[in-house]
Amino acid sequence: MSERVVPPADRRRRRPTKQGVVLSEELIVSTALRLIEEHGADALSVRRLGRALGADPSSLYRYFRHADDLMLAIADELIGRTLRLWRPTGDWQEDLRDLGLKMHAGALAHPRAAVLSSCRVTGRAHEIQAVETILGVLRDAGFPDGEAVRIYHAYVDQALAFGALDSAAIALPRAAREAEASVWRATYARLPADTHPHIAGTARHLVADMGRSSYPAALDLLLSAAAARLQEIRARQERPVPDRI
Amino acid sequence: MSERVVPPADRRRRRPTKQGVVLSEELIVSTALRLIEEHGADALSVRRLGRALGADPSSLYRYFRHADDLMLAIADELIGRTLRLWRPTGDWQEDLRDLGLKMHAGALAHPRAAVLSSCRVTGRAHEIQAVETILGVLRDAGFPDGEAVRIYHAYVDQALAFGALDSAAIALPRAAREAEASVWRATYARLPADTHPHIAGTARHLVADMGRSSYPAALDLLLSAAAARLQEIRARQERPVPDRI
DNA sequence: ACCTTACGACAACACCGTTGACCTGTTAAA
DNA sequence: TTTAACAGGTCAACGGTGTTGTCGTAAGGT
Repeated sequence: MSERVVPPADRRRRRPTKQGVVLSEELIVSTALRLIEEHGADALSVRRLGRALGADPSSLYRYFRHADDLMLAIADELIGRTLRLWRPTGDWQEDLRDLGLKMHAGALAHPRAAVLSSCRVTGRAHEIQAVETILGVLRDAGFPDGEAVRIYHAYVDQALAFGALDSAAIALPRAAREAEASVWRATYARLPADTHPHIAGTARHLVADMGRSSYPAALDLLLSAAAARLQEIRARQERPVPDRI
Repeated sequence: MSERVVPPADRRRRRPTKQGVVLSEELIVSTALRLIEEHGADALSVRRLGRALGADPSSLYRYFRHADDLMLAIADELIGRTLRLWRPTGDWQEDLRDLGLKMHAGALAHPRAAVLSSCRVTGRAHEIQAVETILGVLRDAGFPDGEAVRIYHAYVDQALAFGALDSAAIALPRAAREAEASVWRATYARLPADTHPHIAGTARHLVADMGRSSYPAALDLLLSAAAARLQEIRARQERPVPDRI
């Protein structure tokens, strides 16, 4: 097969497709995103994408080695869009809070894409930039390297994981989503106190809370734990090894 | 087609399959679980399952309306198994840590089921039992109702979200998974210090840390933040009434 | 002994990702 | 200006997937 995908430098990209479209990596990615937004994540297939582009499905293999490559390109595009919106202030906790909420919001804005890109490491430009930025915020705040990486990892994965989780909930068929919401009212809130005392005792809070995303709460918990850890570290640096034989 | 799936009450389940197996909902679910465990997540397809059972694939549609239904049945079975493994000790933080890790491990053992079930509220017996149990742990620890629900929600969603995230990573085709691992070594660890100082400065930690799941770390952060919150609450309760043991 | 019907088997459908072969127009070099 | 190389399009085919309409048959209930 020699090599199907030609490195971008050697591209000449001349002949338009049979329906007159001139393909390019960018056009393919953006069309894929549009397709996902309009018809859901499972509407994205090589064949459908080809049809949407007015090209033969096999043409896409001139640009991506396989469908997975395409997914990574889509994921990276989303990271870039989110990062471009973010404006850091210098307060590490506030900045990470803001970025986390923006990533989460970005995922919710593209529910279908978020679900399939959440678990991938792309190693592409935008992702690298994001890693560098977040690590910088943590190290500048004073976290030692090992701790910074540990917290970075938990922070990013939590944002991705909740993004995917809440996206999946949003992407459910409308009927299913309403059914879920009513389960808390109709089933949980009506359990008798003698068999389920804790549910019955907190029913009011459950109905109010379970309809919303818990990401903001989880994010705050994570950041406050990190802040506590940072204070510990600073204290130890100032008063090195108090009493230890 | 009238209705393909017959309600369990009306089942007669007599004729064995051509290869002599007598099908049942339980047999199908357990065989599916075995198949996942033995040959990986992508080994589970209706056709393969049929082959493993010695039955025609279409026969399975007498028991489940579609493949999703089967996944949910598997997921429900998993909730039950996880709860049955858990042995609370009375130390709320340790108990929630243990349960969280067990839920996460359960999800990883059955990636496809975890992905599908993570965002759904079933309102079924096992789920209700889990809600009641976790809320009980938090209230007994001393969290007021509103706080208990807030933390319960973040805790459960975190377990589900990370379970789904890490499951999705595991469910990737083998080649893609290995590619991901090597990205940290081959791409990130080789970025020059002048353009990416923070990545270069922590490369050693990144390579070591990013290959693992960050759920244990994220769980610990959440629980320690909750513990800090609880101390605050207790302190506030004790101050208005100074002498109180 | 007879209906009824649960349920297994079969064949077919529409889709999927992917590949090898072929062809064609552009482009860089001679 | 001619020409050879080749990027990049199309086509056909392979083996996989979930799902359904149809039919036959054996096991119940009466």
